[in-house]
Amino acid sequence: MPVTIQDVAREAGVSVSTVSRAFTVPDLVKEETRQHVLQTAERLGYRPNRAARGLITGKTGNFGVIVPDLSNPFFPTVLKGVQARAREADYAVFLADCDENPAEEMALVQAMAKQVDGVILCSSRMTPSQLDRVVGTTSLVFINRQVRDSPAVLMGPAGGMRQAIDHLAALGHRRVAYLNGPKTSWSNRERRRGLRQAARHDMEIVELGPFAPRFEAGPHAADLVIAEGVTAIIAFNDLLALGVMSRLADRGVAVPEEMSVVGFDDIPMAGMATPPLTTVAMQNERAGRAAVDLLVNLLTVSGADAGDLRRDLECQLIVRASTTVPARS
Amino acid sequence: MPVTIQDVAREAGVSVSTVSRAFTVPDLVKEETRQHVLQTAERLGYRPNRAARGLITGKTGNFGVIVPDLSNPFFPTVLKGVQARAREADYAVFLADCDENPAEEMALVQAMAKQVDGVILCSSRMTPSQLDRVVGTTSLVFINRQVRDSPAVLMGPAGGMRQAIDHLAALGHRRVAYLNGPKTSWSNRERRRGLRQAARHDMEIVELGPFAPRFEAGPHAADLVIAEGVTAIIAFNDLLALGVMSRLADRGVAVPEEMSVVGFDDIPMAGMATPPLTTVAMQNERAGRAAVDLLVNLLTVSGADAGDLRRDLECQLIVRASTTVPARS
DNA sequence: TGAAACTATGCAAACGTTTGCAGAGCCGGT
DNA sequence: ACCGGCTCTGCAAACGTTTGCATAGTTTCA
Repeated sequence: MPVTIQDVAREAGVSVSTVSRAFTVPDLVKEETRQHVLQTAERLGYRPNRAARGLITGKTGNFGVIVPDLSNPFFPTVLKGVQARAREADYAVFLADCDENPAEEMALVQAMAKQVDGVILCSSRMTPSQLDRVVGTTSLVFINRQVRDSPAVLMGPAGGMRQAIDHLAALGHRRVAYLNGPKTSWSNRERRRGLRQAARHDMEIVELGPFAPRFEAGPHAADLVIAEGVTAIIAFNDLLALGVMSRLADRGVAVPEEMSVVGFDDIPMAGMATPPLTTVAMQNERAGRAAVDLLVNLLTVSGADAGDLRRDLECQLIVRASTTVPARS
Repeated sequence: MPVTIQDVAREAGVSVSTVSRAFTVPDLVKEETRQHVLQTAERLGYRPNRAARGLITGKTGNFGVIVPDLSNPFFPTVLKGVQARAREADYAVFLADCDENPAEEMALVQAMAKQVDGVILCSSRMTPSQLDRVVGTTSLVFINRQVRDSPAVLMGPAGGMRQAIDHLAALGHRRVAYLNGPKTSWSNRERRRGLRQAARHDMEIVELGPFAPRFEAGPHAADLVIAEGVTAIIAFNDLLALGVMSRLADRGVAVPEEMSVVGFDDIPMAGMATPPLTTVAMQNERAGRAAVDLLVNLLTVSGADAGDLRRDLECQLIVRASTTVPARS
């Protein structure tokens, strides 16, 4: 039923080699025959079998993406970038969601390894020892995780954190809470690092947490924050920030009048919240695309091209309505 | 470098056939040798090459999922279900996002066809004629779209719509607006159908739209609604509902006191909005799983098992804080 | 004791490609 | 007239599996 290269060859009156070459190395076959072959192929609806091709070339034309949790709105956006760029580069993408489970993530990489030319690990939750076991099984590119000299695209939050701090300082805040994310998270470590770098003598930072990076953790965080007597909050991510705002509303603390709130990620709902959330936007989609670029680069240039193994993407503070000058005490 | 079945055979001192059988038809090989083979395979880190296997069996062990837009939070949740169930059934999933573009969607199906055993089309945007061209190229399962007698899992909104109407009626609303989604959308047609079925003599329905199923379309819709003088709104989906609420807030119309709002989908941010949105919850994740079940069923049982080609999932009204009794006029 | 029936294994062909090698035809230079 | 080189094409081997057929060994039963 499926039409193979043989069918095309027979129909076109040439050998299979010629058909194959007409597709893969066009300049090796006479223009005239080539056109003929292409037309017959088109007419028969021929599509090369990538599996068979992969068998001999050793390349599959696929790669994998593993994300910790599809229901975290951060990931679909980077996935979208990965997906788009992959299609442009004529790759197909395998998707897997490891449910925030490092062991599962490792298993997935191993399962994928044979079917793909490389894997993009998005905010990988694996431990270093788990990573050691998978590095080398296939080409890996990381997003938002730095592991030795593996290629990675990083959305370093330091710049965004500085902008957030400066923004709050300019508004007049002098005592600000930072709500930590998961303590094993690379992102949280980087955000804290950014926080320390941005430290100012005229502002006191109160660290709270760690909290799960989810809406549900917000209320607990909010209660702790209120007790601290700060005038502004920087949350590890938007989900947490939104959870906090929800609880603040319940407790009658007006945002932004009595409490300014800043998030991280600029997930779609950040702009839809009431009040719309001031947040640090990551270039997720571009990160996805960049990861693909890194990967294809890694696969095509053979040698140790120590060049651009790493891509750093700036982030950007987006000021919306959840921040303003602190209330007079 | 990669370890093949040959390596295992040599190392274990048996033929490749035996190794192959030890994995695929365990009862054809003596338990003792089988254990031996399995251990050597494990020791060498052997993983069967699915492409090679697929070449001969005609099955790839993969399937594809195509969604219209990953940044619509509705889809990642069903994707999550697909993904999880697929892994349980030992399938790998290809993901593609067609950017709401029907032509692109068709091209994607065709491109995938050779690499997968079947494709799940989520809220397909294809025209009937486009569908005709792809039906038959590979096994298809639809989610939220009914096309002839193709297998499909449908989240029929009729029940949810009735619940929504009854809920609003019970609160005392007598004039309610329905905000249409895209008019080519199966979901919108079904929701309207549910609306008519749920019609009551004591309630007047005002239809508006169509609107894009996005937050950005909300403000426009909200302005129209206000002019209509209704006391409650049922929106095509949550995104639209949230956009409406945002605008209502801007225009000083209090939700729910002056205007009740009901959405559809129960996307994550519905529960996080202020006020939390009353909405009709779909069983997205279950829908994803069901689609996979349908597909594997379709692939394993050969004959025309006219049995369960269709799966209907009930939906459920979730009452939150965006609906209440109408203000006294 | 011998045939029949199993059981466990190996051999080799097949799946749909790509690609090294070789041959055929042609052109230009001597 | 011959040779070297170039251009185009075909043959056949390979990729890593699965599987029909054959074979050798073992058991069962009359």
